[in-house]
Amino acid sequence: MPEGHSVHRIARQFAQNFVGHRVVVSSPQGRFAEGAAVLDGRTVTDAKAVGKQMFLEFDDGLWLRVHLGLYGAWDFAGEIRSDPTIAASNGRMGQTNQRGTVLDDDDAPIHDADGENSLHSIGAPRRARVRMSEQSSPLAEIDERFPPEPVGQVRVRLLTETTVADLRGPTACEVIDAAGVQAVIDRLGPDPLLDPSAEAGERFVSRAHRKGSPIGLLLMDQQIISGIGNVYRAELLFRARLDPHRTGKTVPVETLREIWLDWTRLLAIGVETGQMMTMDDLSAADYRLAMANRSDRHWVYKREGLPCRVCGTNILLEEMGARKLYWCPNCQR
DNA sequence: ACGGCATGTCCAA
DNA sequence: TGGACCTGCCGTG
Repeated sequence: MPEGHSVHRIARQFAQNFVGHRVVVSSPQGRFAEGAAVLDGRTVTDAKAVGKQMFLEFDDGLWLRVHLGLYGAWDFAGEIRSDPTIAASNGRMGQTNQRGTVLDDDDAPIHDADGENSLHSIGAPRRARVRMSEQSSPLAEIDERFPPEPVGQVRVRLLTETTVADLRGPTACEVIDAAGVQAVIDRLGPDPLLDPSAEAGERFVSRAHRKGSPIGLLLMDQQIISGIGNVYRAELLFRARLDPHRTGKTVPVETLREIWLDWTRLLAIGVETGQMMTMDDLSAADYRLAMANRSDRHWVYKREGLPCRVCGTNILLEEMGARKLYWCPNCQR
């Protein structure tokens, strides 16, 4: 369920732990057997994210393009050097976790990040996979062998001497050349982390301002602006106090510029913390509370029927773009 | 055990 | 515009 921030974090993990390393590439599940054979034994030379797309470059200008879709996830294990620019994170990135040890996304309680069971301590031995279903001896639960057996439907496994990354459930996973990468990027709207310039912002503003469709749809349109998903859409609209039904044309360009700047801010927070914190103007105490508790992190997302945090009006839920849209009919108009 | 649901996207009608 | 698809979690029984 990754929006742009997760994908940038994943790209940084690859930059930190895979770029410059030769990799053994396999497809334990088999559905990427051909691609794996093409990439096997090559060295990873670059890793980058644009919106929700990630690109890994290998020798000879070959690129692996991955889009996680709704369910995709990367699992990292082994020795993992944390990116110095982001909060420590190993384990699963993308999907939420089921083991209580994952640091990336919203369902992960923040205290796990420094908890005794966390997987992230840099370079230290860490607990490998735990099979919850098997009643094996406590010893068997601590499996220090490397690499660990693939668990579940692993589409791609990338293995260095010390680190392994498993990909499951992606909506896209393919080998393309540099021109193919460029073609994908050309179709995407600006990503403020890739290009935070005013020019990039103006590209979003002019594209959106030309459209007769609702701003609630435009923010989800990856050709207009990239990286925003259903959570950030709802929250950005609330933060701008903007009615989701207003068409692009009728939204003042100053408001569109503010949305661009706000997305720049929220994306940076998301990449740093690994969580979709959209209430950033909080006291230190409230902020800590919000980080620890998912339900305290958002203004409107998943709060239908609850009183608006600002005006007390009931938050509404409706379908827009075949997705659930949450908004406050009083604040946003 | 089972069904609904999810932070996404594409395609056929 | 509705369904298909990718996978796993969480509530309900």
